[in-house]
Amino acid sequence: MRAHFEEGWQVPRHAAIARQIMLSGLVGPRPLEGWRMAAGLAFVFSRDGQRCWAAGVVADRQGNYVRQVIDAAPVPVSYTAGLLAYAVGPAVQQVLNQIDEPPDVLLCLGHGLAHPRRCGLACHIGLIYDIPTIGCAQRLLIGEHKPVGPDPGAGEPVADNGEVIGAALRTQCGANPIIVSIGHNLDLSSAIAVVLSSVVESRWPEPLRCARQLARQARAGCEDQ
DNA sequence: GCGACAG
DNA sequence: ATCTTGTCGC
Repeated sequence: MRAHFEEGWQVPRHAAIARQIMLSGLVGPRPLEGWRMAAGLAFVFSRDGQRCWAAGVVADRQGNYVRQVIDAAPVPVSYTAGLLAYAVGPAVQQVLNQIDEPPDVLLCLGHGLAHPRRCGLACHIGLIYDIPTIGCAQRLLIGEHKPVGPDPGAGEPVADNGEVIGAALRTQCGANPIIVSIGHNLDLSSAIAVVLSSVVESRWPEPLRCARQLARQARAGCEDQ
């Protein structure tokens, strides 16, 4: 599967878009059987957007962290909506390459299938490493959904032109829903189950919240951003 | 005026 | 940390 990424992340916009369209056909939804280790992957940008800090954490089902990796890399292609993967790709890969034992499922910041070309960051990562991935985003990039009920666990499908591409999921009382979509190698109901079982007291699944915090700390430790 | 299109 | 309002840009 890595064959499709040999050109790396620094490719022209049209090439990245073409690659996303091709990759979207490779995304495999399927039930996730039992899982033990869940990981979170998050990142932050420098103020000028030219550098990216990424962090990955692996946790067992009880929430004990067994691995933490933080790294930084230049941004090869400045972020634009729809091409997040190409901005964070190098930093993210540096992090994931240091995690020897792949987790059973990876929660990624950003979208998976809920993407204009059905190929968000979580899909890229799932395909590269051939692991189940879930996209968790703060807000919609494409599609729409009905209002979500107030209780934690309530959700509504996110649809684009009648196609269900994800779910808006209430994870906490009083917090806006997060947008969950599959990345690769699992189905939407499995993804929702993993997210809900990983939420403790934040709007975000715990590994994701932890990873984002680490990435922000790493950025804060650098004098010039 | 109207929308802000993932981070 | 999140939400909401305001502001900026198109």
